[in-house]
Amino acid sequence: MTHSLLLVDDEPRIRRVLRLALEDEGYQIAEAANGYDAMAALRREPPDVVLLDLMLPDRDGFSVCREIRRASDVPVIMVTARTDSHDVVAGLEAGADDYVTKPLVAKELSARIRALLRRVEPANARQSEVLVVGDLRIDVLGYEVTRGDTVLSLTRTEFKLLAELAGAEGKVLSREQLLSKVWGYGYFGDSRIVDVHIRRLRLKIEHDPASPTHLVTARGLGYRLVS
Amino acid sequence: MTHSLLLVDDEPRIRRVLRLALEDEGYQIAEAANGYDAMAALRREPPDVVLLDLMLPDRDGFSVCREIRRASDVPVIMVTARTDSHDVVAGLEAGADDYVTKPLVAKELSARIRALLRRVEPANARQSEVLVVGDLRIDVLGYEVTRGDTVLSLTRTEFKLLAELAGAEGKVLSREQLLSKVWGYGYFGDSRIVDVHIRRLRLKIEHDPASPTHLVTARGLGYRLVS
DNA sequence: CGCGAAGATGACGAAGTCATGACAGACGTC
DNA sequence: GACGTCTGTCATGACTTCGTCATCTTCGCG
Repeated sequence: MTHSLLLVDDEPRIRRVLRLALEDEGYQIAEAANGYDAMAALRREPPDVVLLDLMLPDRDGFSVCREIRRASDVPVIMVTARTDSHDVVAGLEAGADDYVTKPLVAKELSARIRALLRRVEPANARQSEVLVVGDLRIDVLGYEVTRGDTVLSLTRTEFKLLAELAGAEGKVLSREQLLSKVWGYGYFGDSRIVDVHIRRLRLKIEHDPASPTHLVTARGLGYRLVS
Repeated sequence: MTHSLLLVDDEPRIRRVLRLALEDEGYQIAEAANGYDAMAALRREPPDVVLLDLMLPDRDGFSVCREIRRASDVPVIMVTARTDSHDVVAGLEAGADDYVTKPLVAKELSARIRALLRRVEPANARQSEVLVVGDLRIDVLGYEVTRGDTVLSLTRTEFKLLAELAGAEGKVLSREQLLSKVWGYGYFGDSRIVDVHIRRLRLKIEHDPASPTHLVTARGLGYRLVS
């Protein structure tokens, strides 16, 4: 399987070098020249790994990293010219997974990306299973939910919402968490949108949508899915 | 929570330096001087992270790493003097999660350990986050309190209050402590609000709310939760 | 016993929180 | 381009929860 990287660096020359080297290794590359574009690209098309330069024209790489972390678990590797140990610590504390310094060897960077993906992948692979909650079978890859042998036809949003809740195994997820997971963290609309889709979901999966037994409201907190 | 590290290096002096530095950071340290001992220690008492030197008296660090990987998913950080990029790649390909070179800065190593644990931990933490006090089961993530198989429906504030008291294991918590933990530091209202919520909580969790047996008043001090 | 201080209790209004149905625009399909 | 579906927004109303207050009870102590 081919992985996608998001390359964040303001130097077109560096981007080109890295792009060529990493494409050679079989990665798909997206680029961003500043922090703002990076966040936009991240929302539009979440990559498997982010390579983040520390010095960006519009803002600090640390703060970009923290902003990424606030909404997402995507692996981040800091790629920078600053070799100072304090910067390494600051970068890792900001939520980065690794910190490598330029000038860098493409093979090494690639090996570090692989090591990181090896560690992260299993967590994502868990999502490719079939989740079972109560009498619902949720086939994440097949985008299909069945009860007994009737197939429930959910829309894309409803399905993602259900899958996220099912993946959390009874944990309460806040509207904000659901927004960022289902809608992407670039979404700035009303968080009440979650309520509406919860309702639509209830109409399809609850026996009595008026008094839900599976898709339960945690007042003041969010929602959770229980058996 | 405190984490345990396994330090594998043949140089007693280096082990001592690392041990001191890492104990300072709050880690529990076990040591091994060669590959054989390392595997034995690993089986006997699996650590949270392995720090592995490349040059060991009995065998190559790469092969030790591969053997570790065959048996376990424990995070491995290669700590070595060999800075050559080929070694880095070889180390990571052998299954290591990170590769740092001596001489190293303790703070940086510690930050890398933390970054790695941050990535690995969630998978292990999937297990229960459940407090038990007497006959009450408090599911912290699910925001649910059960007695036997009846679910007690607590409000958000009641739940937080109960969770704080339960987390303190029978210790008395003052109104001020509870205010800051449950209501947040920004709250400047009357501390009597605690009384009121304690009462509401008692109505829900005590068998006889008029003479509480679990949620006990410590007159002049605060409240505590006992089994 | 009698006192004062601390806590318990019940009531209330205000604010917060959700469920629900309707609607219009976006989107995709044919 | 017409149709139906999906999506996000909104207004409404019911219901919860919260913080405050006034009053009553209990406790500890002289």
